[in-house]
Amino acid sequence: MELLLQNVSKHVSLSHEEQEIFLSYFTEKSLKRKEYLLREGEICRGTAFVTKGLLRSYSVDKNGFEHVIQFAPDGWWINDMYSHNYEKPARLFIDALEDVTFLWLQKSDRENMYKVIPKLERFFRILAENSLISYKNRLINSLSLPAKERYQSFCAEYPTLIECLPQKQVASYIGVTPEFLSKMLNAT
Amino acid sequence: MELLLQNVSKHVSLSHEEQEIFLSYFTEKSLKRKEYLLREGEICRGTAFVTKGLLRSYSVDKNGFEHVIQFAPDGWWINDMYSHNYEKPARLFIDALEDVTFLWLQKSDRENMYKVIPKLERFFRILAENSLISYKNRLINSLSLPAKERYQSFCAEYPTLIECLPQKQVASYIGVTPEFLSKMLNAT
DNA sequence: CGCGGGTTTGATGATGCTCAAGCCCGGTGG
DNA sequence: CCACCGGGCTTGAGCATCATCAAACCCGCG
Repeated sequence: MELLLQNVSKHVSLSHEEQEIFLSYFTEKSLKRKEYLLREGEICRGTAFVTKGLLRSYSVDKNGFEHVIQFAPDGWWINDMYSHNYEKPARLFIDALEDVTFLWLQKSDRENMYKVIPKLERFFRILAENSLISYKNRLINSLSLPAKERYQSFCAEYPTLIECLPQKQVASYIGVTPEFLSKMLNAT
Repeated sequence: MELLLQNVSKHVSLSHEEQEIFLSYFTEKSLKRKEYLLREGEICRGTAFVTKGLLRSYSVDKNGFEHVIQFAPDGWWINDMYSHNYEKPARLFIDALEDVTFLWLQKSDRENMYKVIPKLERFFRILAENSLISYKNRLINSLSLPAKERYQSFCAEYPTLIECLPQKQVASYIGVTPEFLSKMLNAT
C-alpha cells in the first residue's frame, strides 16, 4: 500500500482523506510462480499494481512462440489495455515469473473512482504518457538496432531485472531466439 | 477547427463556452511539403493536430537510415512526447510529406488549459491510452510477424494511407528496405 | 530535354532462425 | 543420500529472411 501511495505521489498530491479513498478501490491479491492473471481470449477486468514479485505479459504467435511485451516488478502497473479499455478478448497472457503480490483495481470501479477523485484522471494520463514514451522508444530500438545493441539497451534500462531474469525471457523481450542470444553472449 | 471539436467530442462533451475556450489555446499553422516541424536535438514545444495534409515523425539511426514512427493525416495528433514531456532534446524529426495545415497547442499553455477545463485531462488520458494500445499492437506485430504480414496488417489498418504514400515510406514504417518491399510485392 | 526521386531487378552476403544433440544443475522422490 | 528428471543453457550444421550494392528504368517536373 505504501508503495502505491508513493507511486501516485510522484505525479499528483492527495490529501490524507483522498489517499484513504484511493486505497479503498484496491484489493490485495497474490499468485504463485507460473499461475495466470489473464489468458488470451478472456476479458481483462482490471489493472494490477505489483507490490512484490514479478509479473509478465506476452503474446503467443501462430507458431506457438512467446513474445514478451512487458515485465512488471515491484512498483509497476500491468494489464492488457486493449482488452481492458475496449472490453474485447485479450491478445495477451499475463503470468507470474515469481511468486507475486499485487493490488487489483477493478475496471468497473474506475469511472467511479475518477468521479470521486478527478485528480486521478491526471495521474493516469501521465502514467499512460510515460508508458507511451517508453514503448515508442522500444519501437525505435527494434527498428533501428541490431540484436546485440537491443540487448545492451535492455541491460542499461533495466539493470535490476537483468539479474533475476532467465536468459530465455530476455531473448523473448528483445526479439531473438534463446539459442541466438546464448551464442551472442558467448561470442569471444 | 470543426475537425478538432469533433475529435474531442468522441471522448468528452464540452459546453459551447468550453469549446470556445478550448479552441482559443490553438493557433493555425501550415507547412509546405518537405518542411520540418521538429528536428532531432531541438526541444519539442507543443503538439500538432493535423487538419489537412500529412505529417510524419521518424528517427534516423547512426547509419543515416530513417525509421518512420508515425504518419499523421487529417484528424491525428503528433509530437515527440519524450522531448515534449521531459523537455529533453528530441530524438525524432517531424516533417511534412504533403503540404499541411494544423492546429498548434503550445506546451506552455497546457497546464493552464487543464486547470481551466479539467475534463481535458480525461480527454488526453484517453488519447494517450488509445495511442498506447496501438503502439503495443505494432510492437507485437514487429516481434511476431514476418515482413509480408506486417505489410498486410498495415494495409488493413490504414487503407486510406496506403493509397497516397510512396512505397519507400511504407517500407520504412514496417521495418524493411524499399528494395525488399518492392521484391515482395512483385513476387508472383 | 534532362534531371532527380522513386521503383525495379539481380548478385552476393550477413543476420538471425531451425533442428538436433548434449550439458549443467537444482529439485524431487525413493 | 543418491538417482533421476526436467528445464534452461550451450553448441553446431544448414538454411531462410532480409540487407547491401550497383545498375537500369520510369516518369513527373522544371
